[in-house]
This record gives sequence, structure tokens and C-alpha cells, in this order.
Amino acid sequence: MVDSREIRRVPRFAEISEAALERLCQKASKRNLRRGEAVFFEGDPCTHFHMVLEGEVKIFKVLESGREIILGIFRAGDAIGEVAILDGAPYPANAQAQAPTTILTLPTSEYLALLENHPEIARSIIRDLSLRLRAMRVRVETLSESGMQSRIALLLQSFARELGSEQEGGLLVPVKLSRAEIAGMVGARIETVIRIMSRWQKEGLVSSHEKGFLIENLAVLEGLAAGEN
Amino acid sequence: MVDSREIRRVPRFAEISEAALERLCQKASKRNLRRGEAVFFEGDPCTHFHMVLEGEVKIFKVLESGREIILGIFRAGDAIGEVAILDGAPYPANAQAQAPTTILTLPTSEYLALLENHPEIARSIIRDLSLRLRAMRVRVETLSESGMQSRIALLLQSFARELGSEQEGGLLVPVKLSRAEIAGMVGARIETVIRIMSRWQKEGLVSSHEKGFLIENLAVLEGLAAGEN
DNA sequence: CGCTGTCTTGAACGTCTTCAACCATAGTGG
DNA sequence: CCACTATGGTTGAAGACGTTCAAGACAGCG
Repeated sequence: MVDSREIRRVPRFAEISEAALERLCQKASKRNLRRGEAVFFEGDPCTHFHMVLEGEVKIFKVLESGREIILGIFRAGDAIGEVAILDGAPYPANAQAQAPTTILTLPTSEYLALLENHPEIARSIIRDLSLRLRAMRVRVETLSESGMQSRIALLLQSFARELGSEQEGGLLVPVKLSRAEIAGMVGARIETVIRIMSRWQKEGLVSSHEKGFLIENLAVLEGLAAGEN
Repeated sequence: MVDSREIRRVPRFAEISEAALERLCQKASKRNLRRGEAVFFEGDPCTHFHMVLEGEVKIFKVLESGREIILGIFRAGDAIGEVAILDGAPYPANAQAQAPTTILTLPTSEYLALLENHPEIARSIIRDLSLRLRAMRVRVETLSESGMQSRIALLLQSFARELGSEQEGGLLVPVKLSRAEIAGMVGARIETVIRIMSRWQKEGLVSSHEKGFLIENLAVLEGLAAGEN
């Protein structure tokens, strides 16, 4: 049982009928996770629809080679594991809370029924999938760059564009990422990320803070992103 | 003016009403392209919906660094540039025929109207987007692998899974790819791809033919894909 | 025939990885 | 309170690997 106003705030369900909303409130539930707790694991059958209400969820995968890659980080308003529901496959990756997180869950059957009866939800799904596809394209571009400097610069740039806010001293990006996580996103080893980023720090390009990054010299960073050495 | 049977064969339009089909036939047209001809360019406003009826279309991008990356190769039944229509943005990449190709085109307005009036088309779009998202995820996994051997092996594997057919002597993959194109897909230089693949050829692992590849020793290739050196 | 595009090979170089060690901090249990 | 453990960050040195540049082979095609 979930409060109806809370559900209305989710873009996906903003426009459904009162009756459907009522039913949703009864069928849905909330789940609170501590940092590090798993939402689901790769290979699990997907029995529920999940949507992040608050916090951060990391979707990642451990390749056969042992390398851990991060496929994405999802925040409030993002659905996770949705594709798996749509095509009935098991989850292709793991999901884990990165911070204290609350998640809305809904049985798969309810989700599919809702989708069946409310064509307008399909539009919302299409919009989301389009956005994710774009994000993945950017990711592929990042990973295709040969120099690690470029890759990391491109990654920071994409976060900056999405979530950055002007601040005295530079562009503040409120994304808490460990060096290991950055490594997982750009396809590098931790040490490489550390070396590059501490050089940047020394050069006054980017500095790391408790809750994110401060890009102090965007112009130079963009130069690095474009492949200038 | 396009033949209605031809349109019915497109999964996207398989279930629309007779009336809508009739209108579609009038509004749609076909375009024949020779190898190398462009379908559209990055940055173009997207005025038409495009679907590949026959042939192969390469979607690629030239990064600021000068590196050319291939985002995907699309075949009969695949829509291209669809996301750009849905979110009204200009094309994010270039599209070029890789072989003699015929494409079905439909004005954007017609496409959107059709989508508006036929909710079932949305399901088809969602299915396609899901598939593409999965393909992109595989791509990201490939690019995240550190060794070039693994990356190329993973690429071949994914093509093999999708299009491979058992043959005497191994698994035949009917995909014509130049070394440069493989390089563009795995984020490597041409020379690296050549060196690795000619080694494989010598070792009797994979051989290149006129119209594709023959994987002669799948087991070993899979080992390489998993990071064994 | 000469041209263009794709493929190929070699050698030098630079970068990233690898392995190993170390520091700081925070949380845990005796 | 301290030893113990875990986690995240850091640094150095050695070597592997991919890139880069340069050159040439080969085929198809005007």
C-alpha cells in the first residue's frame, strides 16, 4: 500500500485514471535499501517492476574476465529493469543501492495489465527508452575514445551536462563516484583513473569533494575530451 | 506510392487497419541506394521515417578526435533514425548504405499521426527499442573489455549468435565487414584488427571470406572473448 | 596503365595495466 | 582502549599491449 500522491509524482503514472491509481496504490509497495543492498541480481527472473523514488541505484555487471562494468546509475523517477519485464527475460545485470534508497515495486503482472489498459503509458515508456538509448550511445562514444584522459573527461562532461550547476569556482557536479566506479564506467583500471585525476587535481582542472566533483576549468577539460593531448 | 503487401511485411505495420494501410501506401515511398550512398547525415533535421527493406545500413559517427565509430548496422525490417523522430531532435549520427539497399520512407508527420491513432504500433516500437538497448548493452560490454583480442572475439561472437549458421568447417557468419569497420566497432585501429585477425587466420580460428566470416574454432574464440590470453 | 581502396607488415614509441606496497579512515569485537 | 579488518585512495616500477608512422602488396576499375 502506497500513498497515491507519491505515485502521481512518478511521471510514468502521472496521467492514469483514478480507478487505476487506486488499484496501483493497493498493489504497489515501497522498499527501503541501505547503501550496498541489492535490488536484484543478474539472472534473477523479474517478478516486479521497480522504480527509484529516492536515492541512487547502480546497474552493473561482472564480465567473465572478472572486470566489473557499470552500465548506468539511476535516480529518482527512473525505472530499472524495465526492459527485462517487457521482453520477459531475466535481468541482464545487477542492481544495487549506491546510497540510502527507496524503491517503488509493482508485480510484473500488474505492470503489464496497466500497460495494456493505458496506452498513454506506452508513450512514457518510449520516451524513457529513447533517453536511455541516447545515454548508451554517449557511453559507446566515450568507450570508443582511445585515450583514457579523453574517456574520463567525456564521462565527467556528460555528468556535468546532465546534473551540473554553476558555482563560484566552477561547475559543481553532485555525483558521488568512487575512483573504482569511474574506472568501471570508462573501462579502465582504478590506478589509471587515480593517476589521471590526481594530475588534474594538481593542475587545477577538477577537484573531488565529499559529495561530487568541481570542474574548475571546463574549457581545458573539453579539450581533453576532444582528444587533445 | 508503395505496394501494400510490401508494407504489410514490415513488422511495425503488420497489424494496422486497411484504411491506415491504404493511406500509408500513398504517403510512403521507396528509395534505392548504392553502396556508399548516404541516407542522412548527423545534424540533419529528421523529416522522414526510414525503414530498411533490403540491404544494409551503417550508422556511424565521427568523433571530435577524428575517430570514426560505428554505432550499428541495420538490416531488413529495422527502423533507422526512429529515436530522432520520437524526440524531435536532429539525427545524432550518419547513416550510409553498406550494400545496394532499398529504404521505405514516410514523412515524420504521417508517422506520428499513425502512432497516435494506432496504439498497437507503440508496442512494436517498444519491442524494437528494447532490442536495441540490449544490443547497445552488449556493445558497452565489448568496449569495456580491456584486451583487443577479447573485444574482437566478443564482437564476432555477437554476430555469430545473431546471424550465424552451422556449416561444414565451422560457423558461417554472413556479415561483410571490412577491417576498418571492425576497428570502428571495437574502438581499435585498423592495424591492430588486422594483426589480431590474421593471427587467428593462421591459427585456424577464424577465416575471412568474400561474404563473411567462418568461425572454425568456436570454443577457443569464446575463451579469448572471456579474457583468456 | 595508373589509380584508389583495402589489406598487410615492421619498428619505435607511449600509454595503460599489472603487481606490490603503503596510508588514512572508520567500524568491530575482545 | 586497542588490535583487527575493511574500504578507498595513492604511488612506484616493470612490462605488455596498442598506437603510430611509414612503407609496400594486392585487387578492382576507370
